[in-house]
Parts: sequence; C-alpha cells; structure tokens
Amino acid sequence: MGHSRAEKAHSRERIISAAARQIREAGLERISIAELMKEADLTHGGFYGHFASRSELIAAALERALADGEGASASAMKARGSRTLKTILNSYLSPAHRDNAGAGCAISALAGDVGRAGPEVRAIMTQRLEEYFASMSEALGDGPEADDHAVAAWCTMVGAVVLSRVFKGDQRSDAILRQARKAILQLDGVSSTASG
Amino acid sequence: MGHSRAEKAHSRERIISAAARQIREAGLERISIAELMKEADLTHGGFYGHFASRSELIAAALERALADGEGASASAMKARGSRTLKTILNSYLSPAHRDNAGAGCAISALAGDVGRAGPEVRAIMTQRLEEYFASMSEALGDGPEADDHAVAAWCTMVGAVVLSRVFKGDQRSDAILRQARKAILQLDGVSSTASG
DNA sequence: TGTACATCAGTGAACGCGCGTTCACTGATGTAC
DNA sequence: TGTACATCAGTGAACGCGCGTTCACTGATGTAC
Repeated sequence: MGHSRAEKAHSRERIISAAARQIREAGLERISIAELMKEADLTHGGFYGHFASRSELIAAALERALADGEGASASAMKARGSRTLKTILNSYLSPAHRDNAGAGCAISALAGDVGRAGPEVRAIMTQRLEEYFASMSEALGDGPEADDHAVAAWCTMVGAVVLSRVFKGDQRSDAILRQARKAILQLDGVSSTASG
Repeated sequence: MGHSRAEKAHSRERIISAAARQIREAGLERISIAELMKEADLTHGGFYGHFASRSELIAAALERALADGEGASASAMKARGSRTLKTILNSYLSPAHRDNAGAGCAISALAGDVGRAGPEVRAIMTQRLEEYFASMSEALGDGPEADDHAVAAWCTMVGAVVLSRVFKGDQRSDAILRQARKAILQLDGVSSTASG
C-alpha cells in the first residue's frame, strides 16, 4: 500500500465522493465513519488524518453533492448554452433521477435534512440554490416574472422528486413527475405569452 | 402517581403526541426514547409497556403527525365546506407554518425522510397523500385537469415549505412562499378559464 | 549508487458515551369475600 | 364497610452494542550525504 503524499489527495477524494453519494442516499445523519471509510478502501482510524470531525466531513460532502449532482447539471445551461427548460425537466423529473438519489440533485435529496440543520450547513445549500435560481431564470421566457417563475419552478421540481420517491413503486410516482413537468411548462407558457 | 388502567391511555396519548411533534421538528431518525419519555413525563423504561419497539413508535407517530398537522387541515375543506384554495395557501405557505414544523404538515416536514424509509413507512404517508390530493382537486376549479393540477399544487407547496426552511432567516425565505402561492393561483386560473 | 534517517499516510486496538432494550421491583388501584 | 390479595403501569438499574474519536505503532516514500 503506497503512502506517498500525492496519494493522500486521492484518498481524500475517494472519501468525499463516497460521502457525497452516501448522504444523498441515506440522509445527512445516517452516515457512519466506519462504513464511509470502508467504501473508500481505508480503515476508520485514518479518517482523522483528513477531517477534524464528522461534522466537518458532512459539510464537505454536502458541498460536493451540490456541486456534482443533477441540480448543478440543471443549472449549467448557461455554460453549455444549449439547455432549454424542456431539457432540464426531462432529466430532472425523470424516473432515472428519482431512482438514483445517490448521484442526483442534492436539493431534492437533502433539503429536508438541511432545513433542520444549523446556519453553517444551511448556508452551504442556500448559496448554491441562489445560483440554481438564477440559471433557471435565464432558461425561462424572458418576461419580467422570470425570476419569480424560476423560484416556483424549483419548488415544484423539488417537491415532485421528493414526493415521487415517497410513492416509489406505485404508478402515482411517475404520474407526479409528469404532472409537475406539465405545470412548470404551463407556467412558463403563460409567462412568455402574457407579458411584454 | 396514579397507576389506574384508564390512565395508561392518557400516557400513551402523551407519548404519541410528543413523538408526532418531535419527528416533525427533528426528523424520523433523531427521535430518542429517553428524550421522548421525558417530554411525556415518564421514565424511559416504561416505553415498552406502550410500544414493542422504536420503529413501531415511529410508525404510530408518523400516522399521528399526518392526521393532525397542517396537511390534514389543508385537506379538510370538504368537511368544513368553506376552505377555498386561497385559504389553504394562506395558511400552508405562511411564515407561521414554516417556523413551526413541529405542529405543521408532516409531508413538508418528513417527505424527504420517508422517501428513504421502507415500504411500510412509505405506505403510511402515501395513503394520506392520496386523500390530500383528492381534497385539493375538489378545491381547484372543476376543469378536467383538476386532478393533475392538484398533484402539481402539492408538489409546489411541499417544495416551497421545504426550501423556505432552508432559507430560514433570509429574505429569500418569505419570497419563496409568495412566489409559490402566486404560481399555484396562476395555474388554477389557467385551468378554470382555459378548459370547459 | 548506496546507506541511514526522517516523514507521514494509514492501521487497528482501545476508550467513552449514548441509546435501545430488558427486567426485577414498587406501589397504587381495583376486586373478592 | 373492611381486609387480603391480584393486577399492572411505571420505575430505574443494568446490559450490549455501535459509533465517534484517540493514539501508539507500522512501513513505504523521499531525502541527506
């Protein structure tokens, strides 16, 4: 087993990405250091060479989850230039996203948990959400209500994924995703036609 | 301290309602039997005279939380005859509801946690949600899309309360509630005017 | 190029603590006569 | 009405376990000369 200093960064990377997946899969609280280090192919004692405490790890994992999940992808249309509202909804409100929380949007997976957490943890999520809101606003029709509609669209998207996961395995689960998609498109249509 | 059999029911009642509050406040997992029994004015050992296990308690507490929270209230317009969509939104999407999760809607408080739970726990919530959807459908304009809009409205409501709690203390928090409210009313307006 | 030493990422045993659960016991209530 | 007994809700000490955290140690890497 190599112990070079360069490899420490790779270990840390494995720990954080495993943690980012685990918190989205099982929630902010349920993560255990032993299990996490096992997934990172290390023993639990080594954890404290990388993080000062469990809560510091959770903050780092949340940041990572917000940066690499479906949420970040949904808000990345500016950079890629090609993501329309429909493209975003097709992927965000898909059964695939519902069924793979560990690789999906950290907002849908963790907003409930984060809402109960302390100000430091909440700030990590609110900063990203502001970016997501702004990007969504650009993806919407450019009426004066785009900002408002962007926030409402995010509410609907998050609520839909959360509720569709509660109904996992039930026909209702897919239906929720479809109806949320339709409502968001309708809202955008109204905005695009009804205003300047 | 009285030990009559009639009082046992009152003890159980105190335990369940304390638990229903605590899970909405802190999540399904974080509840501790010692703390719960303290709030019910009992010692922790007595717990097992009322419930077979912690998970049985959690199921009972979830059922109670769903039955007595803001969610049940929002879906009670049939019985009370007078709750319009605006009335529902005014209370559900209020800062008061956001700030008092322990007495509020169990869907907003717990849907994220329940989505990760086993089928038995999820079934408890889905049954109530079906009732909530049906009641909302009746509160909406009676076009053919009322059922779909009811589901979408619930997605937006839940997403809005969840996200507004993440932004607690920030101006954005109130704004989210307002924008969600506006979007739901707009959707209802579209449905009422655009269809038969 | 080779040898001795320093560094340090990772190991794994151990500790302390909290928590779910069990259980022998207490003492008030209610019943039998 | 009063006495003896049975019931049982609740008590609180104890147990076992998992988990976060600590720490002395290992052994591979890299450096000095």
